Amino acid sequence: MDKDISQAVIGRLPRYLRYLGELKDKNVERISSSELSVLMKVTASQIRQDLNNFGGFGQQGYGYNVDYLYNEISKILGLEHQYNFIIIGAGNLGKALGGYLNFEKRGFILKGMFDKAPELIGTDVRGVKVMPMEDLPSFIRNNSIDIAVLTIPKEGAVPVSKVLVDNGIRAIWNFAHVDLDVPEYVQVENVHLSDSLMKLSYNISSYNENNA
Amino acid sequence: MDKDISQAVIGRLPRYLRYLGELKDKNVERISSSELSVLMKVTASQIRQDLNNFGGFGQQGYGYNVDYLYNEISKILGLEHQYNFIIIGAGNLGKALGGYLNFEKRGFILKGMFDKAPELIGTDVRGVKVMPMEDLPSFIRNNSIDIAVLTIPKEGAVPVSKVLVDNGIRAIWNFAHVDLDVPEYVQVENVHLSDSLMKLSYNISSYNENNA
DNA sequence: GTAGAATTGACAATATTTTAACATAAGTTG
DNA sequence: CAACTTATGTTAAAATATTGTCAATTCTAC
Repeated sequence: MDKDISQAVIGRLPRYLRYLGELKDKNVERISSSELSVLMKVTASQIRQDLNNFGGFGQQGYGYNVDYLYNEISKILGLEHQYNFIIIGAGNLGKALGGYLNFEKRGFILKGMFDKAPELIGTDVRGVKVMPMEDLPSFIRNNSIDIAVLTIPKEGAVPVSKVLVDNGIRAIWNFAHVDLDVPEYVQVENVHLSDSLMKLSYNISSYNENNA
Repeated sequence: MDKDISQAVIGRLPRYLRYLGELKDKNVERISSSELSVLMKVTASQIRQDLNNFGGFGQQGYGYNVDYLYNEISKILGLEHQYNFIIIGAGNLGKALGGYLNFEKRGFILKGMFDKAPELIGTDVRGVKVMPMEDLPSFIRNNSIDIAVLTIPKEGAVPVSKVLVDNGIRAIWNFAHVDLDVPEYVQVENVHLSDSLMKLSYNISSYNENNA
């Protein structure tokens, strides 16, 4: 029944949510698409179009109720669910993500961390112990883990992703610099940091060339 | 003179570079757009179209020379330059980025780290010492810093970005969960990790709903 | 309660992006 | 070296995405 929403639209929803959250904090009760468009530096038309993919959240002559819209977007993004997640790779990046408290507020609960380095086993991040890789399969099966976060070097990522999928993982947040090859029913969100840095590099050089 | 290349195209270049690098490592000398399209799971047409934004790198009947194309894309991305960068925020995320050796291979040289927490001052990441925020302005001016990486909580990000820009920074890699407000001549690349996690959350719930 | 102002949701018009098609040039084979 | 194959670069077509417009509805003020 859901028509297919483009990833471009989905990609904008978290930003809407962020701005609406800020408005909530400032006790703003209502906002029109054109006011919001000024704040967010996008067109009012785009805001209305995006929101109307999911149904009419506003009211003519009034605009949008901030609280209501915030909650609706949260629901669309699936943030009313609770997700259990594990982190594979307990280096600085893994620890950073494990320590990020805002994820927990959104319903993402860190259940375990794994690493192959013996010296890391047993250390903990906010009370969550780092376990050896051998324990991974049984841990996933026994703790209803929804999401696996991959913060290991690219060499290990593909084999580890196979272990994850074989043991029932259906969503991977992939920070390894490689494309995973998983069945279509497994959702993968890639964060390729060096790609992002290269884009910045391009924009620096391109700006410099055009303004030399 | 450069016509304006869309950010969609730029965003794909690092991935091309990654696959070409792997082919180089395997001593593959030449590749056609259709072979590459199979590897990368995109259309051959898109590859040719993307590359032709920058000129003809291939040869009819032959395809593309892997080494040559790799170098050309590197140049386009500005990777033949060397960039000095600093990291503001020496928490786990800052340390993770500072410790990532591949950045150095690409010409991104970590020159300094900064934090406001007294207990972090003087600690070091790969020989680079963490300095107090007071030293930031003079350090930028005296060490030709090109890029500042912002890995601090959102509250501090906007004021710190003003200090950066006032002291000559022209590029910011922003991990703080807030939109910066900087002059147009300052390049900003945002990495909003929680946005990325929310996208994953959406795709999980959306898949579940459509396959219930 | 009525008139006027505000603002959505829907639709139409543009603009951009992606994919397909193909003429042309270069490589390859016997 | 001629015929055939390969594969680019380019142009055209199709698909998506974004922006603009406006009728219809609701709010607000008097």
